[in-house]
Amino acid sequence: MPAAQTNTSPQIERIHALGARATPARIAVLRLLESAEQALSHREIEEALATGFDRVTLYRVLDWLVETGLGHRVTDTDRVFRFSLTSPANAAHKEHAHFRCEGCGKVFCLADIPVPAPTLPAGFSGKTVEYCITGQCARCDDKDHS
Amino acid sequence: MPAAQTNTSPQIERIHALGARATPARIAVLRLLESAEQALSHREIEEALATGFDRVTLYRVLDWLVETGLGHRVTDTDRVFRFSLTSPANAAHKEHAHFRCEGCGKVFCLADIPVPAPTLPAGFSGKTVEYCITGQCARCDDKDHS
DNA sequence: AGCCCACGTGCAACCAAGTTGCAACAGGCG
DNA sequence: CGCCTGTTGCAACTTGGTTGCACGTGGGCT
Repeated sequence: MPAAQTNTSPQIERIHALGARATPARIAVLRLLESAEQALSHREIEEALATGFDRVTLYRVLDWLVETGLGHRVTDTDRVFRFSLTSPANAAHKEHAHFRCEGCGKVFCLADIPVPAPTLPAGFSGKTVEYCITGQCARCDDKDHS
Repeated sequence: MPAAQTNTSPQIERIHALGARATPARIAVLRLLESAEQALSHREIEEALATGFDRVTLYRVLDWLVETGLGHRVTDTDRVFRFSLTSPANAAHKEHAHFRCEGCGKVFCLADIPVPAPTLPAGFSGKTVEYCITGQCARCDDKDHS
């Protein structure tokens, strides 16, 4: 018979692989972000996980995600940080574009669109590139046409 | 002999052309941003204009700049808004890339680098594009090599 | 030149997102 | 099974930005 499988899940393994502790908060956030198709803000995560984790704990889990390279942080135009996981399949995190919808406020990761590499002035060395398009997403655009 | 020319300056004319009042705060901000070669944050503006304008007044002047189309607001990765003028020469504001230096924290407008137009998924309609590179600017890069 | 009033300003209080310090707690290795 | 160290929860704080309201003034009108 299958034993209680709480002590082994893909999330826990992933956390252990980093030599970190698999705590409820980390597992929950990881699980949530894996199933999210857009970058989530701290607020959104807090609401989705109505499990009573402390605000600060979530902030720290999210910081930890970014530190370990598991996650990725973008600053939204409305002054909030949004978090998403680096694609779980390929460890090498390829930079990708983001699309922010003015209608529903959601932020989509446009994995298909490669971020164009910039040619910088002499002396400047680039490290990371943010490429964010703002407009209407398919659903909201559709709604407007009705 | 030239009379006191306080009652007519390029800034004042520009403000009047919009049907707005030419107040000291607006003139000062406009003048400052015109001479700035990078996007400035509210804080930077406040410090540059040690003239004792109220925090709120500056926020409102900046909002007004954006509203009237005179200015342009970008959200920096450190959660602060930065403001720059839409190029005074050509009314049509051409989108341009930004470069944020991790060393000195300054944000440069890379007018030379055209923002690559993205190809969006079906149904998505883009409006504005933000393209921001983070790294080391020429000066800070130089300092590192010493 | 002076008047008037809508548009701007200053102040104070407020808000939301994020950070810090510290004591209590609990994964997971021995 | 117990300990040690990495996490958590709480509370207080910081920073950047916003709001409401009374007062002040730019500038068109006379």
